[in-house]
Formats: sequence, C-alpha cells, structure tokens
Amino acid sequence: MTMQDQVKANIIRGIRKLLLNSHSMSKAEITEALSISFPTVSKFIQEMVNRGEVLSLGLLPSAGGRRARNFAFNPDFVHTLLVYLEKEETKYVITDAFNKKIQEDAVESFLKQDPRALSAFLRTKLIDDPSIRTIAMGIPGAVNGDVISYIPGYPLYANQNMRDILNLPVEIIIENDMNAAVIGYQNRKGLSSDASLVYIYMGANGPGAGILINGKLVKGHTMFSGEISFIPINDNNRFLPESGFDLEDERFIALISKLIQTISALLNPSQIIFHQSEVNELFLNKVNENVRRYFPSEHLPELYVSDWDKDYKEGLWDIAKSKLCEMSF
Amino acid sequence: MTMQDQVKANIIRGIRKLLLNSHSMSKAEITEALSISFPTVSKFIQEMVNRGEVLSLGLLPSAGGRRARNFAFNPDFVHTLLVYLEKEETKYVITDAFNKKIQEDAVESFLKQDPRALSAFLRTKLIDDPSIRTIAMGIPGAVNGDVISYIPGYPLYANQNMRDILNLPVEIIIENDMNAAVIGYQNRKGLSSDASLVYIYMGANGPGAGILINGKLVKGHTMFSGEISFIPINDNNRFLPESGFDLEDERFIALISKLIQTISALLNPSQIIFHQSEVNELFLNKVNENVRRYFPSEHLPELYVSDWDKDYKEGLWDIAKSKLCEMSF
DNA sequence: TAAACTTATTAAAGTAGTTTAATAAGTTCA
DNA sequence: TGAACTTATTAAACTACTTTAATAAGTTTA
Repeated sequence: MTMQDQVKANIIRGIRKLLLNSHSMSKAEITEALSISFPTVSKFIQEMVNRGEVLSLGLLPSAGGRRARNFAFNPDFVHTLLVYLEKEETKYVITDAFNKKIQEDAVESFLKQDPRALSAFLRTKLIDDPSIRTIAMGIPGAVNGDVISYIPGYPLYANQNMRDILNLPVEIIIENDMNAAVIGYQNRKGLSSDASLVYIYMGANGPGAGILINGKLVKGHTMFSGEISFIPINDNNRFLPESGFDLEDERFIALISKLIQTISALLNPSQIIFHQSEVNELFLNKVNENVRRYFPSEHLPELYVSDWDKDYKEGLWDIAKSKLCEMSF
Repeated sequence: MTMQDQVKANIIRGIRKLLLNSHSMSKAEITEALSISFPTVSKFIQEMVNRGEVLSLGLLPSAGGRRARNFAFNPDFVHTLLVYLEKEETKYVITDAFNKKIQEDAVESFLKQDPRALSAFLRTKLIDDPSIRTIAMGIPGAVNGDVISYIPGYPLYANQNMRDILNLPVEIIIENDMNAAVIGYQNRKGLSSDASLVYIYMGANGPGAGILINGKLVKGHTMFSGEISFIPINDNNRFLPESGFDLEDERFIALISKLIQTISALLNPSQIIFHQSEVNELFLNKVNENVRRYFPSEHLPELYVSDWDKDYKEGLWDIAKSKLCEMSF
C-alpha cells in the first residue's frame, strides 16, 4: 500500500468514523474534526454521496451566514450481522449502520454442531438481506486473527480458521466474548481511547477477564491472557471460590480483594468492572475497604458494576463498526 | 500539524531510524525499506546532507549496473547526554549518534541534593559539548510525562517537573529505570516491536517490574504499575521474600513461582526476564518446573536472565534515539 | 570490444491535498 | 432596505509525493 493510498484510506476512515458516531454533520464540522482541508472533505463527501454511502440532508440553520449543507451516513448502505455463539443458544442481530436492530432472534446453539451448519445458516441470512457486508461473531474462546485457538468444550470449533470454514462472501470478524465486552464498556461509558480497564466475569465455566491496556486488547503471547482462574491465590495455587459465590462470605470477599490487589499492583488500571448479576454495590464496598488495608488507596482502581450482556452486544458492534470504517465499497 | 507536515515528519523519522540503525545505506535501500519513491528519498537525503546531518560516503560496489552512492548518519551531528540518577552516584555518558561513548563518568549522587544542583552540573556539560541536543535521564521513580510523580526517599525530586526545574536549552526526557531496562532488553535482543515482556528486579528497595505489552510500556492510571511488592502472595498480603533471597530455599522458589504464575495468568507475556546478579539458570529451572505443576506449560513464558545494567543503559539510549528521530534541526 | 543488459540517478509529467481568492447565500443593523 | 458582516462553497494557484521516461554508469557476453 503506497503512501498516498494510506492518506486516502485515513481520510475515508476518519469521515466514516465521524458520521457513524453522529446523527449528521456539515463539511465544515468534518474539516475541523479531522484537520484536513475543506476542498478535500468536499471531494470525498461527494464521492460518498455518489455511491449512496452518504445522504445529503438539506440545509442546516444559519450560523450567521450562508447555511451549510448537512450530511449523514446512509443507515441502509451497509447492514451488519452480529452473531453471539453461546453455550445454550446462538443469538444473532442484523443491524443497520447506526446499530439499529433490523432483525433479532435466538436459535439452537451452533457450538455443538459442525461449523458448516453455522455456515449454511449464515448464508441464508446473507441471501435474505444482501445489504449485509460484515459478520462479527463473539465466541467463548481464545481468538487469534481468524483462528479459534482455544475453546474448551467445543472441539468442533477448536483450531478452526473461521474465515476459511465459513467461506462466506462477506467480511468475517471473530472476537472473544470477554474482549468484546471490555471494548463495549469502554465505548458505552465514553472512556478515552487509551483507557486501561479490566473486566472480570466469574462465569459458569470458571472466571475470566477482558484486559484493555493503553486502549489495546491484551491477548497474550499464546492468546491465554485474562485466565485469572490460574492466579495462585488459594492454597491450591488457583483462583477459584471454594466457598461459592456468597457475597456475604468473608472468604469470598477476601478472595476478590486479593484479585483486585493483584491486578492493581501489576497493571494499575483506572477501572475494574464486574458483572451486575454477579456482585452488588455493598459487596464491592466491602471489597474496596478490605483492599485499602493492604494497598495504597490513591492507586486503587474504581470498582464498577456493569451489564455484561449490554457491554458484550455493544462491543461486538463496535468491533464491526471499526471494520466498516476500513472497508472499501 | 497539518496532514502533509505529518507525511513529511514521517519520512524524516523513517530515514533517521534506518540510518541510525545501520552503518550506511543507499537511496535505493531506503526507498525499498520505507515504501516511498526514490525521488522523494533523494530530495530528503539531499536536504539532510546539506545541513550536515547525513554524510555522503562515496560509491558502493556495483550490483551489476551503475554504482550507488552510499550515505550514513553523521555521528557527530548530534550528541546525547544520558544521565543515570542512582542512589549512591550519578552516572553520565555523552554519546554520539551511534551511541559511541565520547565521555563517561560517575559523580556524587544528585538525588540527595536540590535538583538545581543537577541543573548546574548538566549546564556545564552542555557548554563543554555544544553538540548535545538531548538529555535523557533514568530515575528510580514513577514518571508521568515530564513530572516525577513518585520517588520514595528523595523528597526534593518528588512531583517536580524536570523540564521546568532543570530549565535547559535542550530536549529533556525522563523515564523510570525499570521501564528503560525493558525497552533496552527488547532492542538488545532484537525482539519485535509489539513484544509483551515483563522485566523483574528484586532490588534493594523492594522488587519492581517493567512491563511492556503490545510493544508499549504499561505505566498505569496513577503511574503505579509494576509495583509487584503489593501482590498478595504472602500471608501478609504482600510479595516480599521473608526468607531472604536464598536461591536454594524452597520458600523463595515457591514465591517466585507464584509471581510468574500470576503474571502469566493475567498477561501471558512471551518472556519474563530476571537480573543475572539476582537469579541463576538452576534456580529458574526449578521455578519453571514448579510452575508447570499448576499452570499449562504451553502458555508459560520463557524465563531469561539478562544484564540489567546493560539493558538499562541501552534502554535509555533507545528512548533518546526515538526522540532524536522526531526532532527538527 | 561493442552490443545487450543492469542498476542508479535525474528530469518531466501526473496526482492529490492545501492555500488563497472569488463567489454565493445568509444575517445584522443603521 | 441596503451596506457591512458572517459563513459556506467553489475555483484557481500551489505544493509535494509518485510515476514514467530519459540518461548515466556500470557489467556481461558474443
């Protein structure tokens, strides 16, 4: 990719990102936001209008002079198919360019079946809605590029290159569910793009964490990061609540306290987030108080509860949206 | 900074980086390495030669056709003053553009004195060698931009903006010593620019770690990352070897094993590095064997010993070199 | 040893974003 | 209500990197 192709790609990505994150904008606003010249914005917007990607929305109220023309991303220029592969069921959502639901449903879990069954199912969705240009999938396993490198319990998906095996005529993006959730949280809360966050999920199949450092996902050398059940907090050299998830139990409080202390000492993130169905404010207050006895409080992260499902849903969309900004139409 | 200024800065940075990392290069080699056109390289090299930044070194042997002209960065175009602020003494090195030592000495520690004493000292060095354009300082404390945000034991330096208080007519860069060491290690070993490494130092004043994730230093929300003494491995909710640093002692082996297990479970780095004066191969083998009992061995990092002093020295230079590539002359 | 081939460099034409000037379309105020 | 001002858009001149062509300076081979 030559240097001016990169410049061009940068401009298009910038314009798309702005338009996808706001209802509508004028050329002057885009010029200002991207620090590029008005004529350049004008040229690119014209091209985007020509190919139906951007809609010209008429005139904005005057700001003291000639009224500016208003532009918005065409919601139906591209649709996205978001697929959530879960143990009990496979959820999917078809959304427009602004993440507005067009169709939503849950079907039998494909994780227990051959991936080709999933491929066939997705193909029917692509035929029903030819506007779909991207499929983003969330997976309860480790992802390395297009490959599922580790997915306990679902051998049919282990070490599969999903792009190859699904073999569909659209962009395929896969991501680990915890990683998607932490990205979703970051965006839902409007946190900075270089945030450092750790999202903790106790889960039925053992705990896990999604880790974002300097705004980038921490995947690890062998895609094994965030496997907090292997932190040797208990006597058995693991981190697993033998006492169960009893929010009143002192032992459970001590366990989570040590986890937080460990993460804080090593990474010093600004926030640690828990699933709202797993902990409550009272519990976190107790934990917070407990950790302060052993750790300087000015360096402790904020402890928050959040809605994991919402964060996960949003996160997968954010990942798809980033891809959308990169695509060429 | 407008878009084409960025393009220009990118090109200059690219050329400098190449020339500073190789003895000499032809224009064609630079063209190839940077994916920019020959005439553009030619233009920039010409400018750099004109201002004395680059030397024209004559003709290379023929590769089957017309012989190419050979270019190299002028070693004496800029000198750098590297300052290592340590407890017992302050070391400094003046180096040329290829990190060749021009002058080296150790003087009384400035950490116990007012920073203005350091300023006066550095000023004499700048007068002695007017080629010095950058001062890079390594500090046993947390650094946030130009500010020393935390430095136990040296209250005169705490919360000082070093750029302001030193008030010198050159670029000032400060970095934590552990962070510099991990960068130095990365470069000395020629590791990839997105490596994930943890450098562990037991130290006299308590242990610390320099953490590099996806090629970026992890500094933490309040510059408190890597404070591994606060990891609650012992019963007292800390990580401090009560048994002393006895490499034969089972308790010490267990302690380090748990530290490695913790780091691996959370971050899954490719390497964990120890100081060669603190551990030995035999000890690390024992630790490695120990961790494998509780942690999947395919996800364990490689354990290495390295020369901390060399890594630190090299790291501070690498940081200064990066700055040098950004500067305008 | 001269024609054919290779590689490096320079020159000229092409492409794409920026800057500046001109024009269009509003608002404000005497 | 029209002169002065404000903001948006378009047009033209400018700048800078790329591409292609021409030239320079070697090597190889019949």
